[in-house]
Amino acid sequence: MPPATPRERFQNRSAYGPRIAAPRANLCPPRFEESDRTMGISQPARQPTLDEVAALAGVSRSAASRVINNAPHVSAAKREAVLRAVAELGYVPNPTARALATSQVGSVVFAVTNDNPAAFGDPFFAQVVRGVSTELAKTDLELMLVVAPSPHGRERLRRLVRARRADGVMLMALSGDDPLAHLAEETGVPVVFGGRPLHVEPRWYVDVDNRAGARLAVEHLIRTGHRRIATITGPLDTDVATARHRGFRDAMAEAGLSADRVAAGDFTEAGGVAAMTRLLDAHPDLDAVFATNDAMAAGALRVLRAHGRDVPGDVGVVGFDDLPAASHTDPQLTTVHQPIEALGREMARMLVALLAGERPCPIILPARLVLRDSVRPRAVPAGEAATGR
Amino acid sequence: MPPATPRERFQNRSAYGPRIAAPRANLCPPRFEESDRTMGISQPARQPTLDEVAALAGVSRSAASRVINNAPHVSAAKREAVLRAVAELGYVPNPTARALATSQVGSVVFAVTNDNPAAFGDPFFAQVVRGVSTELAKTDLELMLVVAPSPHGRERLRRLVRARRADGVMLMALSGDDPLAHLAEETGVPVVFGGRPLHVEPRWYVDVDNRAGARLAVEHLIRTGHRRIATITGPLDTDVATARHRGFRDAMAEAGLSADRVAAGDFTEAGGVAAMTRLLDAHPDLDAVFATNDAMAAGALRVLRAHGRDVPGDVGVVGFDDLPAASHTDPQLTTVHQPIEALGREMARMLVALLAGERPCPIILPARLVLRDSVRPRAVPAGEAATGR
DNA sequence: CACTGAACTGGAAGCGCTCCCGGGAGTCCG
DNA sequence: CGGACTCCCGGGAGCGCTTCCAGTTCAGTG
Repeated sequence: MPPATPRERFQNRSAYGPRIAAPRANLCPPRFEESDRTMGISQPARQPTLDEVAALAGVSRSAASRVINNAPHVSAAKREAVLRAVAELGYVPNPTARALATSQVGSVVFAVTNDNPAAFGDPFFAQVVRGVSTELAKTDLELMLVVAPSPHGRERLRRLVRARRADGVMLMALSGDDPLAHLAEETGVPVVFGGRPLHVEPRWYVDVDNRAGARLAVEHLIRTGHRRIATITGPLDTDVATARHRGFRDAMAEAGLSADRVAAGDFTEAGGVAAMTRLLDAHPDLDAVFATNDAMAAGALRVLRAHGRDVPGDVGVVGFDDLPAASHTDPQLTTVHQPIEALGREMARMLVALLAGERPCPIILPARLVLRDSVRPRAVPAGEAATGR
Repeated sequence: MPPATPRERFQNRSAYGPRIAAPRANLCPPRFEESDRTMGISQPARQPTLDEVAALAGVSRSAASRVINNAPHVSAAKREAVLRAVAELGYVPNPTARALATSQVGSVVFAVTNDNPAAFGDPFFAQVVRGVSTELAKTDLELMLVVAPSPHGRERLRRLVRARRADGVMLMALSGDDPLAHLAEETGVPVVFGGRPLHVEPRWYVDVDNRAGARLAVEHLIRTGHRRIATITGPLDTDVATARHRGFRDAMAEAGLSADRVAAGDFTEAGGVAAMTRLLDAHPDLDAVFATNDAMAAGALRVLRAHGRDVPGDVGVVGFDDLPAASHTDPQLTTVHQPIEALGREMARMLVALLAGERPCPIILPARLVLRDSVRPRAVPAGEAATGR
């Protein structure tokens, strides 16, 4: 039995056991016109090395390295020669070798530990990643996306960063008790959070001002003459949900209104349906609903219509997130816009800064209200100004 | 001016120019209770090396390496000793060093070159990636997701694989003239396609049997008594769209029906709306529509309702894809199910096989019809059997 | 014209791991 | 009891790059 080759790692993790000699059964007749060489198989073409570049340019390897890295102390003539050699040979530096020498691998990971079924198909994450990715495109950093919903996946992620396959990590807020929360301390690798875990303030994070955003939403409802305002919360063991709920209470308290028309949801549309149903049941007099995300708002809209309540005529509805879907509801949803892509951008920028040895401050991004059709000014009870606070 | 450090690569790509010394302005007062060491900054903790493991276990580095890699020719006693040392030191092999020695980096890339705005938030891709990712979890391969919609992004992808930052590539079908189509020949890295580019048969691909799937859909319409069947095609410069259109014509021809109620769409809902509008205009007598994807089917549904045509009473509608959204339409959409996750799984398996030196065959996955509510059997013209082909 | 310092230059030592290879120990058989 | 295997084992040569350091060159000065 031949010694285990690294190739073998692809087949079965423990190299020993009955091994089937490759190539084996699932073998396709090669097409006559093509060779393995041209098809990305067998010995991949050997790339030229820095030594060869140096030799061709007639300089030392050190000098060649310096020009490749744009370092000083190289005469114009040699730089020129090296550049020519590079072009001629089609030289591409080997990132692995470079990583070994510098102990920096040149890539960062963005991890989604969400266990919702949409996984990373979630339009929210998609937008965050887009932000991350455009920001990273300005650097030489490569992005690895890791989706690690299961405990097994998390373990995999932890191993990945422990093994230093990434120079830094971006993590979307996890529940406060998630073991991953201490990745930074544990591995000594910079970690930037998107959002904050509940009860834990990470050293570096980018978050949206959920509390102020929620307040904006509710103040708008109040300003437009709504008084019996209900809210559908998210799962209150998350920071997002509590912050938004706090914003709701802030605004209600300041206006001297009762903040006890509350139903708990779970940030899903189905949860919104259930919560709205309970609200209508318990508080049939409500004249507005602040759903703390768009999905639940959509659910609420459906329930309200089913119960014959006109939106915005009878009941005003405000959501939160401003996902693309929000403008496809009927009526189009007035909602709080989160700068999601900016969130991603800032996370990436922060991580890059960290990697460059800086100590950036946590960032809290503002949210803003987007007026659409699910709220309409209504008659204000006598004795109050229509636009007063 | 100090020499360019690799760290500098994170800041500005060409190391020279006015450089701001880091740390700089955006500097946060450190919290008193924490040290840099614990926060993943400054010198990351030096990991133990194989040499140290070997020394502690009292064996040679070679022996230690063998037990790490599960290779033979190690006595049980030494294996035991090494394992103990590994545990004690918390040793984790350095993937970079390993990669340099084996010239295999241990990761593969899945690239989305789509330029649609949903980017990779697209639920279709999300499912493919999930399949890829579960399959890859069985190996030691890491997954890099690259979203490269712009020419610039493509260039980046090409550089990435030229520099051998990945051992293999998975590419979703691109338009036939995409320069990326020749990545395999160009770089000598194995490439597996998902779907096929138009007019080009890649050496290795996984595809869904779109033609047969489309045929299934149309045969179902015929079997249920529909005769004046229209179709909304995708952009006919893609293989998917042409294959599905061919399936439509196959079925129609076999049944001796006219296949000229055709409108071109673009696989978006808006496109479906436009196409359906045109169809109703040109062929007001149609009694069924085969929309070649679900998004367009949803658009068609809306238009039909707006024109007072009852679905399925007046017009039967069949879609293609069976995305989650398909069961949220009203009425729920009868559609052709694509095994999307399996597509991802098979792509990953194929790539792994390639990497292990095998030569797998291209795979074509079957599609199947999912019966829901948008088609209902209707009266069959006199002289024809209701269930006849 | 000797002298100083700054700008270059190339040799060489790693980075941490894999794997070839030759040697030693143990086993089996004639 | 010696030869021929078979198994183990450790030394050492890389993988391709960065970077320290000592040495060289060459203006510019007094």
